[in-house]
Amino acid sequence: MGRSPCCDKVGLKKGPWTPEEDQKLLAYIEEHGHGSWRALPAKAGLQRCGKSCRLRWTNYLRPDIKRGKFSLQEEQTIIQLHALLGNRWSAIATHLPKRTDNEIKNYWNTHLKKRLAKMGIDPVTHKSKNDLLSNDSQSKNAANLSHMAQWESARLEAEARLVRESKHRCCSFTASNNPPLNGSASTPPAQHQLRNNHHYNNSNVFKAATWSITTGSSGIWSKSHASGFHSVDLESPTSTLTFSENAPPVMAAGTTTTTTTTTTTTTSKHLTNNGNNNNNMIEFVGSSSASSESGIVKEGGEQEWKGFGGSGNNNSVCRLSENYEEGLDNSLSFNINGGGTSWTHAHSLKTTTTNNDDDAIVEEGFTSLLLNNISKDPSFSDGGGGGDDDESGGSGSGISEHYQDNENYWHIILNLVNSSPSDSPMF
DNA sequence: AATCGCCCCAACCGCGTGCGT
DNA sequence: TACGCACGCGGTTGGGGCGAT
Repeated sequence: MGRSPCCDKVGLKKGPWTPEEDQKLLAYIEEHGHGSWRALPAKAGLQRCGKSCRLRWTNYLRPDIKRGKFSLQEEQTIIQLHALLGNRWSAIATHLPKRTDNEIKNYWNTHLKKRLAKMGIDPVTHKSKNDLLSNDSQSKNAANLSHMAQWESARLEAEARLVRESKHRCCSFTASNNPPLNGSASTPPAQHQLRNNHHYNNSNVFKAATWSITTGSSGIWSKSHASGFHSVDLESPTSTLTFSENAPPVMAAGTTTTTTTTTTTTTSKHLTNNGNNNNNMIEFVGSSSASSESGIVKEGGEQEWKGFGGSGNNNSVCRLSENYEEGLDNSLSFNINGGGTSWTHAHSLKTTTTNNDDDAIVEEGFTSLLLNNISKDPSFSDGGGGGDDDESGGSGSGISEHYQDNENYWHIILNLVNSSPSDSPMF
C-alpha cells in the first residue's frame, strides 16, 4: 500500500501564504466548500498543493478559530488533557473549541512544556522529577491514570470523529445553500453543527449511541469503521472500547449497581440539548475476555448489548443514559472486571444553561469531570472489584491511598496553574 | 544603528489509516 | 485481497519578530 506524493511538487508554491492567496482560498471555499482538497487548488486558481490549502484553511482561515493568548482555563485544560492523552493534539483540541491542534501543539512546545519543566515536573509523564515511581501506590496510581486515559482517549477519539463528521455534514449543507461564511447569520460550521448535533434524541443523525466494551490484550489502540454508522474500536492493554461516533460526545457516569447519580458542582454545560426528553437508557453487558465480540444491540427505550464471551468471563457493564436534556441527569455508568484489572467508574453531570458560552462548556466540562471522577469518586478503583464486588470493601485503605494520590496529583497541577499567572517566573 | 541570538509559530513533511475500486 | 487515493495527525523546520548587546 504505497503512499503517493500529496501533490506534484513542480511549479507549486511553498512557504508563507500571501493575502491574495488567502482571499482566493476563502472565496472558493465560501462558494463551493472545500470538497476534494486535491482538486481545490486548480479550481481556486492557486499554485499550491491541496495539503497546503487544507492546512491553511484548518489552521488559519477557518472562521471559527480563536486566535491570541490562551486563557488560564485553556492552559489548565491543555495540561490536564496532555497528562491523560499525551501528544494527541487533535484529541486535546476537541476540548478547546476554536483552537487548532497545531496551535495547541505549538503552545505546549513553546510555553507549557517549559513551565512544567521549570516547576520540576516532567512534561512527558507529568510527574515530579523528585517523586519518581518507586512504590506500589504510585505504580497503581500510574496504572489507574493510564487506564482512565485510555477511556478518555477513546471517548475523545469519538468526539473528534463527531466533530469531523459534523464539519463534513455542515460543509455539504453549506455548499448546497451557500451561506456567507463571515456573515452574521452564519455560524462557524464545526461549532454550529456540533452543538446542533447534540439534539440527537430525535434526530436522524444520531440514531443510536452504541457502546460496547470488551477487554483485550493487544495493547494497541485501533480504529475501525463499521458499515452504516461509523464505529470506533479502541483497544487498550486491558480493554477495548467500541462505540459509534454517533454516540454523544460527553458522558457522565453513574454507578452500575445502582443507577443513582451524584450531582456534581460543575458548571459545565455539555450537550445543551433542546431535543425531546427521551430517557433512553443504554445498558451494555459485555464480555471482558480477550475475544473481541462486540455484542448485540437492542434499541428502544432500553438498549442492551450482551457479549458472548467464554464462560467464566467477567462482565463489563455500561449504561448510558441518553437523557441529554438541559438540567436533566446525564449519566453513563460502566463496570469493568477483567484481565486482573477491575474498576468502577461513576459520575454524573447536571447540565445547566446560564448563558451561551459554549467555549466554557467544553473547556470546563472535562476538567470538572476529570477532577470529580478522580478526586471525589470513591468507587473509582484499579485494584478492587466493581460496585458489587466484595473485594472493594476489603481494600479500603489502599484504594483510598490511590484516590488520594490522584487527587493530590491533579490538585497540585491545578494549584500551581491557578496560583501562577501565565507570565510569572514560576509559570 | 547594526548585529546577534533567541523565541515563536505558520507551514512543511512523512506516516498511518480509511475508503473506494 | 491488493492497490491507490485522499485525508488527518504529529513531529519538525525555517524564517520573521524582537529584545539584548
